[in-house]
Amino acid sequence: MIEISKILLVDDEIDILEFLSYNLKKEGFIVDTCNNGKSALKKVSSFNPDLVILDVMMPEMDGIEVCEKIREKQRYDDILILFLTARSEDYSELAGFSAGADDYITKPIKPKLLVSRVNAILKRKRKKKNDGPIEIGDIHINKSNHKLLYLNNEIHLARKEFNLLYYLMTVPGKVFTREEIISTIWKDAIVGYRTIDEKKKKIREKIGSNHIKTIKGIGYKFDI
Amino acid sequence: MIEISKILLVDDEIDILEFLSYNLKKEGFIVDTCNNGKSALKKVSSFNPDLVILDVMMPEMDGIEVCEKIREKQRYDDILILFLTARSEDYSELAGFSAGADDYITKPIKPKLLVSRVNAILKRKRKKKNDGPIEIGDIHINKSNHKLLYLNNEIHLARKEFNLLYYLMTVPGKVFTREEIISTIWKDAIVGYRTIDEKKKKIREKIGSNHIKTIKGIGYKFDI
DNA sequence: TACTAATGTTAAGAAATTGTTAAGACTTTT
DNA sequence: AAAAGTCTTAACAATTTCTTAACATTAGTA
Repeated sequence: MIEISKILLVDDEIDILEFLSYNLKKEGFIVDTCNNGKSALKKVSSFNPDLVILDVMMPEMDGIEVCEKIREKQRYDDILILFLTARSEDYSELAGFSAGADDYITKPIKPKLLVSRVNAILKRKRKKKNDGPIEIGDIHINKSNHKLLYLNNEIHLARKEFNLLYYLMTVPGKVFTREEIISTIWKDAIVGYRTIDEKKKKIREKIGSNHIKTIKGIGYKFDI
Repeated sequence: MIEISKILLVDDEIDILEFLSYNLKKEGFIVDTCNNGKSALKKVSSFNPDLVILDVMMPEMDGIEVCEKIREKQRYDDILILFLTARSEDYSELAGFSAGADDYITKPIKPKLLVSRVNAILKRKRKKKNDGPIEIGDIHINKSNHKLLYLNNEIHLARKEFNLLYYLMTVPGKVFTREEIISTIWKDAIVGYRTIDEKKKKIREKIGSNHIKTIKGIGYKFDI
């Protein structure tokens, strides 16, 4: 299966847009462009890019701000963001990373370098995504397309439910303590233990209550 | 016995070092810092930390490289390494894990989260030291999936029962005094000695009364 | 045998843990 | 902007587990 990545270019200078666009399209990427922050945010939701290349310096809303706004939305968590900055030493780099950037390229931009960086970053994404599909008994779960098949029916799980079930299924039979679960599924937030219980209940509603077992005083485990 | 963990912080930005150091010391950790990779390697051998917190982005020798160098030495195998990265999606995470990292935290760093992650990771380390499944005669006991097999049947034990049996089985034949048992299984509570007897009874009900033997006046032991 | 200290057994109540539900905040879609 | 979906938690219910007191039994021993 071939995957073609979509790239959204954002820069206020038309010349640069065209230059980059040309070079990336030549490599087989699907490219869309826009020249300011506001329309970038719209295009992120309509075009649904894999990678957004953002110029840091733009009038009105600068790249950092656009980046932050994208990162605010959980559903864009797996969009990659690459900054174009004037110089590696300057402030942009730091600010960019703390705003959630994945990489940055300094101007002046060399086409070859750009393409290789873009390829590299997209490759990493695919690699990371490939937490392989797991099939156990009636249950087929696939992280790369976020699909769960139960008795050959496709079942919808919300994000946290999905992650929880997937996590438990990575080591069937192993009892995961609540702490383990929290620190894996809720990495970036601090939530109470009971949140797990509620998610688990939702999952049980959908795939029956036999598969996720409670080990009282310890945690939960997945069993066939 | 109290264990105080030693943490080595490595970051090129003094501000961050101080910020993290302050927050970790407040939690009772022993903290040492340095601001580049080379001195980090020296401090690892002199300070002998339990955990090294490494910034990925550093001039000269970056965090990944430091990590790799630490992992090269076998004698540092049980040092934990935690990375500070700009973003969970970015390259650092992958490279970090393949270099032998144990965990990573994304910037910007929230003190509470940092502390809870550090505690979690150190706890895991301590726990890891002594687990492993035990098989003696008819009895297979496995802490990681909290399963007891007796004559190939799965038997349910409540938490204290399970812990008690597991504890006795760690050294078959050894007579454990009531005091030893209490101070191991009932670490965090004060209970009377007779509580042990009741638990032991429950276990005997489940796996027969031949395996746990009473040594009058002294304690209990596990025998085949 | 009778006594004594230690252990066995039981059951009740306390404590802890998990199940369940629903409300409200937040996110995403329409 | 409204609607639909998701996440988190508080509150209460249900269940399991824990602990102990009380009484029974046993092993050791005088």
